[in-house]
Amino acid sequence: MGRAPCCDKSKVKRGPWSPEEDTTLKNYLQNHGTGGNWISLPTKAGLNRCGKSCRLRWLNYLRPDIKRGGFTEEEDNLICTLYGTIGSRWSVIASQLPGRTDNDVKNYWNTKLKKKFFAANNMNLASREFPASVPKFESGTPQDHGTSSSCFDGTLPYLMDVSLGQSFDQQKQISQFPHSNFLEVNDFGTCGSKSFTNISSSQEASSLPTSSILGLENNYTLWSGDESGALTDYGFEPPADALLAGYELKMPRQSLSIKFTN
DNA sequence: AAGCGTGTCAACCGCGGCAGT
DNA sequence: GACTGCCGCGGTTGACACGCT
Repeated sequence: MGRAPCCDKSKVKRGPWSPEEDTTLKNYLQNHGTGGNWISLPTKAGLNRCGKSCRLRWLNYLRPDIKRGGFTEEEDNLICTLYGTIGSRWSVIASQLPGRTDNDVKNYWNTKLKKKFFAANNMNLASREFPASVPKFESGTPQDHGTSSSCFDGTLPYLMDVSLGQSFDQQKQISQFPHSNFLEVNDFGTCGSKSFTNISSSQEASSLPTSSILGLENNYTLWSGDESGALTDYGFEPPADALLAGYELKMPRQSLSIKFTN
């Protein structure tokens, strides 16, 4: 059975928002908030719009803290770095750019930055071959290299979701990687609406869900297992015991934390 | 001036995830 | 566990602006 539409599209206005609609929505949200329900909001606010459309308009355009246009060189670099690391997870990337929306970042990437990024690095867009000038981390600690890259300022407090299913043998006990530092338990709190479950180093990996969150402490970066082909360009090397176990994730050795979502 | 191509960006669409029942 | 409804996300579209011929 297909999903029912969120509203009757024949009865709601579509297309560009008028200044009056903007004012109505803005005033309503500033006075009442969303009330936890975008679908019913347009009716309450007196707008003949779909709830989704209202949400999008507010989040991408009307919110008071939004920065428009004029991406800085630092922002460019951060977007490139994050895109190279986590791919097109625009909401995650945008969360690292105060005042920027995922839509904004996505548009900026698709229209300008993509060409700039790939052209500057002589990359083939169709391939997953990474350029030589993306951040490199030599051997050593994150602290040693956090500010060493021109394209990475060393402060990336983000988490990323990685699909461990293919490269991580979930039947193995975590304690089978005794020499690796990445099996520490640390509290990341929450990321967006997702909650995380701390694990202990003795917890059996097989008991954990497939969807996982890996994070690096010390504001460092990390990499998803399914992008391992590009990892060597970052100078990442896997812990030897993880390699032996067939675990493809390569990363700097220090204070990497692992968390799993439900 | 007109036509065309390209760039920009707001908005839409459909899906996955999640919570509630 | 199945179903339903909503949210949030990434991909895509389309209107408009602008520059070039």
